[in-house]
Amino acid sequence: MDKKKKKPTIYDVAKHAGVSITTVSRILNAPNKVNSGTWERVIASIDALGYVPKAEARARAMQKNGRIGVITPFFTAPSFVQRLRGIAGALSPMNFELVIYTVDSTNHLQRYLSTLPLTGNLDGLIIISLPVGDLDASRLIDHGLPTVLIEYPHPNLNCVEIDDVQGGRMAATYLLKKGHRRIAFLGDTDLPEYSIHPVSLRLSGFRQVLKESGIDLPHTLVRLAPYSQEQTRQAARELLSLAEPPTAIFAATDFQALSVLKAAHQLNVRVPEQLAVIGFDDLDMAEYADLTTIGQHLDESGKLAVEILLTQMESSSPLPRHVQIPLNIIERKTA
Amino acid sequence: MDKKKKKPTIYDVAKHAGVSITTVSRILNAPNKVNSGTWERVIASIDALGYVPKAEARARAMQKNGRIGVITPFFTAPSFVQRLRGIAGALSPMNFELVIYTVDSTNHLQRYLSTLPLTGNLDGLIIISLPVGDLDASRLIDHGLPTVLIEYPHPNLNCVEIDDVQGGRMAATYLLKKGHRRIAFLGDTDLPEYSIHPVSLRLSGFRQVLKESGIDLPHTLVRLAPYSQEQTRQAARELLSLAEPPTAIFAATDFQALSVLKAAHQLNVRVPEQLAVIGFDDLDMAEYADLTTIGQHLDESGKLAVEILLTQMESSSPLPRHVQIPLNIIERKTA
DNA sequence: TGATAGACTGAAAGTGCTTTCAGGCAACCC
DNA sequence: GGGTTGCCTGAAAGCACTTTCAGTCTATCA
Repeated sequence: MDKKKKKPTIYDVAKHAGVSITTVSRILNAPNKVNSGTWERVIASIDALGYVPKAEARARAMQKNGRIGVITPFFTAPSFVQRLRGIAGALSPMNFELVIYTVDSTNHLQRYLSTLPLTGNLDGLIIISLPVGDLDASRLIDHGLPTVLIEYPHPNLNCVEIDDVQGGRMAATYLLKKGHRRIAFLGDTDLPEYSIHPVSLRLSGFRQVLKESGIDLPHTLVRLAPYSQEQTRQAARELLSLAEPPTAIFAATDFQALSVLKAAHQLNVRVPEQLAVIGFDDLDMAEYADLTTIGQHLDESGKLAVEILLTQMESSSPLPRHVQIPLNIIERKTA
Repeated sequence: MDKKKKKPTIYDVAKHAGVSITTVSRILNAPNKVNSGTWERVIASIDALGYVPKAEARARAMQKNGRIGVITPFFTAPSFVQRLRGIAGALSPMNFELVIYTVDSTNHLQRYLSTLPLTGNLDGLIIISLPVGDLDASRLIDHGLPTVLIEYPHPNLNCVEIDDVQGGRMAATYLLKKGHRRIAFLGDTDLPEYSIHPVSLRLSGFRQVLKESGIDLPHTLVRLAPYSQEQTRQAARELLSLAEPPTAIFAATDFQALSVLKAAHQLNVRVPEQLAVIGFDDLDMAEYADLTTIGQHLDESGKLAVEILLTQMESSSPLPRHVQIPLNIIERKTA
């Protein structure tokens, strides 16, 4: 099939056919300018070597088969993966290539946002759980790259939004209804601070409802721990070791709720009898752990993002769509 | 937003920002190598001029596309995701684009395998848990697309292999040592049958050891259920409802082990006292569930695949590397 | 027969970008 | 205070092609 190990270049073809690269180039671009004898000889060489002009391959990849990009925080957190799954599922039958860009620092994100719209030749972009600034937003718009954000909204871009405040309210209402009065909150701190953190919103909704019911949420019952199992567990242990430990904990994410469960288990605190635990996300794992949680339809939100994106790619209507995905409380056995 | 009618080039940007084209190029490709003051100035110029790097020129100068593809079964199964995570992690610092192709039927896979190597827009390919035939293998080789397989090996391609037989042996040995004599196996049936299924290998290793110890593994204690929670649970329930139920179950994957745990819980069977459960994979979730399991370093195997791929992309040595990843038994609380 | 238009062709000069290499500069180390 | 290290930076040399331009050759015409 081919004689050389390396991909042949136009030079190889030229040498093989005994002509100059000019001629080879012309055959590809202006075949009528070269006489048919030469043409045949060169074409034969092209076939023999399996030559594929690189630029063309690139161009073909760029415009023909659609490519849509996804920028996501490096997928440590299962919630990102579940959304990604929704995206992949929706994209797969559409014959789109899915290009993943993982981000582990704000810097990294900046770089993608400043170069991708220009260089990447993407047909569309989905950004999961990362805040984009005004400058980036207008760059995306100026360059006409259809974009959908998930979770962190921006006024000028399409968004799939989560009503975190409402989620916090739901959790509080639920726990209150179950008779809890001494309730703690456990969230994470990891994400960038220059933007409104979903966890803060969940906390504020949570706090609102408690306040409306005349219940205090003292500092001691609010913990923020980095998004790691061990540190979350430590925070949970601290809460449970208080002189007056809470009877319920609202964890800002299921990932953390699971760590709370673990800590409770270690300390022989029975769930839900002695401690109610409620999470947020409804990860796959939540079901295994019988975790009561606020579901946010992670897969669905990915799918929805794709739909919005596809719509915009076709019509390129200028006004951004903002869609709230509904939250629902999923009652299982931990609260 | 832009001043000239002509498309600006890297030279224009350089002049506008008062730096060399080298620096501009570096900003796009290796931003960490230029200090932030310069970075800001150049980015500002890029925005001011509306500069768009030409992808084609870029690919030309780089002699590569900077894209590596991953073909994976549609990621329902957490084990694929975890490997993918390893891949993404290893690729991210290397400045490669990660293109995901999800596959949900053999047909689909065939299509990718026959077109991907030809178009030449991929620099490398990783195939997760999918069997590739001889014809496809030689196409990949002929077209010089470096490829690494994970899990399903092929003699002529690089592979990251899992010693499933050994894994089965380990599980059996462990349970035997714990004193179990009536042991069941629960596996899944979903994957393509025209190739050796890892689950069968795990079963055969498992069976070997039992036989070596003179223990029978009757038909009734071997169940294969489709890879779904409900059906696995059903199978587990059946096992536990036998007149003489097993005292231990080896589940071919953690995903299924978790379902077994669930079923046991529903039937008020205490684990590990009345029933020992051991899984295979060591998913993230396994730790939460305190599941004893055979760990196969999923993240690591992804990372390893990338390393092998990168090595081959550089040296393009013709002889395929086959690497076994070590298995280890992770003793937790279910067995 | 000699002039000449026209058809082909290749050397070499771009093209827009990346990368190597070496120099400049500042901080650090006895 | 000289030597070492390490970070930034730009000049210049590629890269895989395309295009220009100056030929060479042949067929044609008076």
